[in-house]
Amino acid sequence: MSVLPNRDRQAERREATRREIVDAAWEIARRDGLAAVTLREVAAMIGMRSPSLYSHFDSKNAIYDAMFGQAWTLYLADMREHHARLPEPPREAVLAIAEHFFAFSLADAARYQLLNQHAIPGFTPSEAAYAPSVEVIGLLQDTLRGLGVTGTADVDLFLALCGGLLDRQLANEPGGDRWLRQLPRVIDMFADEVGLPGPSLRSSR
Amino acid sequence: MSVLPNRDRQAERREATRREIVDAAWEIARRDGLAAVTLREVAAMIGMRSPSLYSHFDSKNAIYDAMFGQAWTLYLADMREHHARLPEPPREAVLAIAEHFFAFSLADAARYQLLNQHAIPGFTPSEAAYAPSVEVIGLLQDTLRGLGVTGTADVDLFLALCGGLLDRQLANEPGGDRWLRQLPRVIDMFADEVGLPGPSLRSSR
DNA sequence: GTCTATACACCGATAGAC
DNA sequence: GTCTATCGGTGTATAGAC
Repeated sequence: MSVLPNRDRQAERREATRREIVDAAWEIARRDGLAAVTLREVAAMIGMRSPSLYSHFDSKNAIYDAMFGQAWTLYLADMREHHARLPEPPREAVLAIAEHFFAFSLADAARYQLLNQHAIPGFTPSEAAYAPSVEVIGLLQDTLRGLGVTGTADVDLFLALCGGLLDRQLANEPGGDRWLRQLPRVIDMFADEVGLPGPSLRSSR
Repeated sequence: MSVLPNRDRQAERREATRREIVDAAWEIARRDGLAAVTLREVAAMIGMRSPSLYSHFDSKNAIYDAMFGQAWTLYLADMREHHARLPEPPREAVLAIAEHFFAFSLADAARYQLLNQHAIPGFTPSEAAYAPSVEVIGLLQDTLRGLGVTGTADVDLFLALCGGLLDRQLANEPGGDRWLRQLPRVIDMFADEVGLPGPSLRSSR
């Protein structure tokens, strides 16, 4: 017999079903693309009918919203862990941050589209789902400041440089490295621009 | 009485109808976004029923395809004209090329999404529609080479830098200049990287 | 609360009459 | 070439069984 009151058991079951739904949606998104997710297939995948999903989510966009928040929360956790073991030289550390972001992004193209591009026509993330992504930016800002990168414009620039390479790599040559391999060069340009000390990254790679 | 045979008059009328369709689609895309284009509204806008559109285009994606080709053809023409009057110093010339691309892109966000992002889930441009965009890249490559930028990787980098700023500007703050105003700085970084002579662009702006 | 059955409005696309 | 009618698909709403 459980020591938990019924309320908690029900809430637990409810949360488990919500995650089943979100997991099924991710599976379809990874297999056939983000736009291929349909409520009927999500429901069928977990042995339900599509209207039943409305007991757990207000709309299809609410499912995208949960996926958005979940993925940014995951990246936030990954990032915290990764920032604890950055290389010492600032220039190397900035490259490591960028490479970590690249690895996370390239691991799941559908996820990158949801998080970093506006790939779903009618979808705008809610305040709650947006929160962890704001936290990611804040943490990035703090870490970069600690490395000697001050100023919002510099952080904007860093993200624009990374995104510029990532977008083109994933759009034109997913799985390749034509844009990817320019990352050390770009980080070097950035480090020179903002005045980070240290030798060139490209020479050693 | 026309001197043209009937065949040509019919072809002319047919082409006019095709352009009416494409123009209507652009109007909807500019007003409500690229994804908001529906065959029923396009047809209604020119006094037709939606199935009639299939006499002129094989599918909805074929309309997007025509829009894609038309817009790249327009940019190619703009570009040719603009390249005839570039400033003398290579660094200034590269900035002028980027600024021209920015102006074209910012003038129509829906057009930018169609041309430079993969905003329509099931749509891939045909060989024919893709051709003018290939020509644009070729012309850009030739012009940059004439300015001292050699190597495919350098052209890739130039486009990634421009796209990185443009994507974020249009996605996060359309109409603003938070990312836009970093263009001279970025072009300076690029010019330094590829070894273009001349004084910094930022100091003069 | 959770799920099903049914239905609605809209979409892109097709068939066939004129 | 354009029409009407219709098809299979979608997201979504609601009534009601359990």
